[in-house]
Amino acid sequence: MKHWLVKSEPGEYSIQDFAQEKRAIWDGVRNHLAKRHLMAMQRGDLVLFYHSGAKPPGVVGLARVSQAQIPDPTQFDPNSKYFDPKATPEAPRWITVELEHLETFPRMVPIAELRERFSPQSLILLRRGNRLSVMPVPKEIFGDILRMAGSRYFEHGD
DNA sequence: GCCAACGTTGGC
DNA sequence: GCCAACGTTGGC
Repeated sequence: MKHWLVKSEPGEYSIQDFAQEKRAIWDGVRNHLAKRHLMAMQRGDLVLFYHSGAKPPGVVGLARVSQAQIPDPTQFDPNSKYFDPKATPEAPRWITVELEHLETFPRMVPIAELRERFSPQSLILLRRGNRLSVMPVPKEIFGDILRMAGSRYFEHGD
């Protein structure tokens, strides 16, 4: 099982929105490296939910991949800002996943705390100028963040 | 408001 | 195909 982090601006789609909907197709990602990460996700993988552009920005919740390898439906929708005229249902260009909400953390972990504890080398999120919206997180760091967030999914002995 | 980083666009 | 200009992301 792999571990991941996805970013969302709370004004666009917040952890509260996600908690209400329970499941969300992670659509609208149009960056090729992020797409590679989405394509590598497998059902059951755990995903940190990060609020970007928030005050302060930070990790706010936990999700699980409920369906892998889904064609992003917005690529076929002419009314969507993510419409891709080159994409067809037979040959989709953008693949994503469905995420299931597991938890809104008892305490959010602000990026400043992540910077205190982890290095930019080990956590892509912290790298200068980082704009990637979907990224892998090392298993040990993932566990540390769950503990810092007071997550009920934190497993002692991880 | 500033700056870093990166993607896209368009002139040549 | 090159590269400057511009737009966007996102932290501070």
